Amino acid sequence: MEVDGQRPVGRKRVTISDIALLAGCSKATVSKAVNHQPGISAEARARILRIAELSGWRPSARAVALAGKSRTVGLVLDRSPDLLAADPYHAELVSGIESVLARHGYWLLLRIGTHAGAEQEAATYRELAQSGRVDGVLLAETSVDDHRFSLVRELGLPAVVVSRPWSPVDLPWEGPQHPGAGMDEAVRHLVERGRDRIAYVCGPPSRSYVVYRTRTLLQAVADAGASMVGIRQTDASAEQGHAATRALLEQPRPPAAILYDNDQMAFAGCRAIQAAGLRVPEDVAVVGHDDLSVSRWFSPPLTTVAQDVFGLGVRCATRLLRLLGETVEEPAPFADPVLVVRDSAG
Amino acid sequence: MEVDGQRPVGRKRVTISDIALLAGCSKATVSKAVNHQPGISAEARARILRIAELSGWRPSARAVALAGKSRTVGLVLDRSPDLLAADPYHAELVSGIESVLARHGYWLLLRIGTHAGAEQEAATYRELAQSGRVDGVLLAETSVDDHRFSLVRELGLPAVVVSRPWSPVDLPWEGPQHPGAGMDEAVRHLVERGRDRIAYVCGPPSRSYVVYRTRTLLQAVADAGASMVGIRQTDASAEQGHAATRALLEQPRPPAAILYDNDQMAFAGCRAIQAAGLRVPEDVAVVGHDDLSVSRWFSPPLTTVAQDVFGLGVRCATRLLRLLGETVEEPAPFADPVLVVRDSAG
DNA sequence: TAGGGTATCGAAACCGGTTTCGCCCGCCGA
DNA sequence: TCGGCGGGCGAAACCGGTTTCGATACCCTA
Repeated sequence: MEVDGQRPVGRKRVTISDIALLAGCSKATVSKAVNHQPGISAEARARILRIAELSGWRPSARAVALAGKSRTVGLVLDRSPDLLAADPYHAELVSGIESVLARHGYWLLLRIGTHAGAEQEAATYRELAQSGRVDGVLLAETSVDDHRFSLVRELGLPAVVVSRPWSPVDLPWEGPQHPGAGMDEAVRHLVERGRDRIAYVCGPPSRSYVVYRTRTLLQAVADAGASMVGIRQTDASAEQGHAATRALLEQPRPPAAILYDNDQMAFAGCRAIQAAGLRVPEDVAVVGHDDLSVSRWFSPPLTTVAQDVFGLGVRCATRLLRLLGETVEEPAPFADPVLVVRDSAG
Repeated sequence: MEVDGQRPVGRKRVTISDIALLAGCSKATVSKAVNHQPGISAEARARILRIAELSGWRPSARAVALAGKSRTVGLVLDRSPDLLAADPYHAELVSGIESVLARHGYWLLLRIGTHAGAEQEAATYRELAQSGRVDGVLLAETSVDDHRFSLVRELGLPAVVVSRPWSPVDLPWEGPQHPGAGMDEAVRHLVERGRDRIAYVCGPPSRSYVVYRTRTLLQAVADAGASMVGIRQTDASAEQGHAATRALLEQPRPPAAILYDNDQMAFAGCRAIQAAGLRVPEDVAVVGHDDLSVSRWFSPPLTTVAQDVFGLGVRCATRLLRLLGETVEEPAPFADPVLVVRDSAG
């Protein structure tokens, strides 16, 4: 059956009307057929689907969006490009999200924030919602009392929070029950090896995860009978991790072990320790966080807290699609962060 | 002026008709006003814009898309999630692209490929084009004789190739004139330090960049009077970089210097070298590629070839927007890849 | 004063689907 | 035989913009 033929230059695109014409029925019937809706006979459905297939017709996502849902979800990452590049967290998260979206015919609309402040960020979400570009959004990297929580409610924008927010919020979230898990395990690991003076180089204190980890860490140190000799706040960059480490080493009571909020700060910390004439792990033990793929190749191979970020993305996307009315199979159960023991912590 | 008020639950969204009603004009006039088109008096324009502003109206992206352009561009990355996470290349590329798109009211539709073969990838592009989700696409990570080149032409999909394709193709591209640049510089650096037995651990030989670099490398080695003692092909993963390095060291004529196609393979290679009882750089010099942000913190700090990937994204996005009829300011001039000298190569 | 040109504006068609609602017809039971 | 019921289908409204094209009004010149 030659339906379309050579598609000469300037040929207009095939529309639902063409299919209706070919099938000898109405647009409404074609619509019902391709959307698997009731109110149409099995024979008609089969015939229409075959014709649609043969003619290579695909519904215009634009028209579908105007009449109904856009099948698009948004993700706004408001980090500076170099932090984004340094930290594979978001790449993995996006991969996990995408693996679910792709399976259900959804698409991801991504915005790398200009990092121009909360006003600008809010404007981005407004634009996303009010222009109807997306059906819902994922809120990543939340901070304590995140202004986006009230914003998405005001906008009526379906949203799922990535990782547990610090204070209870009227939005669904996905992530480990205990976002600080792995920190206590790390502390026990260190104390068992005689490291009783512990320091922590953390990320921005406004971040929910920093608060969770700090709380878990302090509790674990107290439980183990060790003592905290320093907590340094950074912007999560390697540079500030390096500086924080130097400061810790110059203290009157320097740490015997340092935990970092991500692996790249741990790398930089190791350099600072070595530059001070000390050895890792003999003089100072080092524990990272995230388990970058390069961490096992570092010298010494990095002991670090690993979490399943890909799986986190999968769960968040699943939750959002369900919120949007899709039926999505239950994803694999979720693992709490866990300590990966290598050489850098003895 | 109270236009919208408290926006009670269930309030329908503000549309162009509401604005027309408020302004006492027609939808057509409102449209002309907000799109800065001629055929409307300055007073009317100002009044309409003020009313639109006050009522918080934003044109529906869905309706705009149906009637015209979607102001969305697509990027399909067909890599496995762990490679994506390990390699910050794409995060930086996307950041660069986004920085341009955001400034011009465009959005990025991202698909992380399922890595399910060329058929599947082609289907993704077809869907993107035929459903009208995007106005154009960026083609990253091209291979020699990439099947997407003919595909986008067949689909009539505006496209820009990221980095120079290997063979001339009837599509615009952006990137350094000499994609292999930096490799010759690295070779000279090594030979000047007496390393005359050189090996190369490269990525998949189908990739354009691998072909460019290989050619440049071979030429540079010949010019410098050194000799190639091995070229090992990998999938660009650290694991295969590690294995390739071991194989090189076990050769009858082991290399005095190894160049890697990315930094994570260089890291893994260093571990393999040390595991063989050799030192970096005393026994074997190592040169990476890409200059990951962690590379300067590695032990020893990695000598590597750096390129401006963010700038590459900027240029490609600019080129695409221009192709789509936007007027975009000329981006900063483009730098060829350059060698960053640290400690790992003597 | 008549005629021609120009600037401003609006009615209506259009983009390509979805959805509502009513019609028609065949089948069934009374 | 007749009335009721329900499945299958289509006409038309609708989503919210853009664009075309004709109407009107105004100004200037001959």
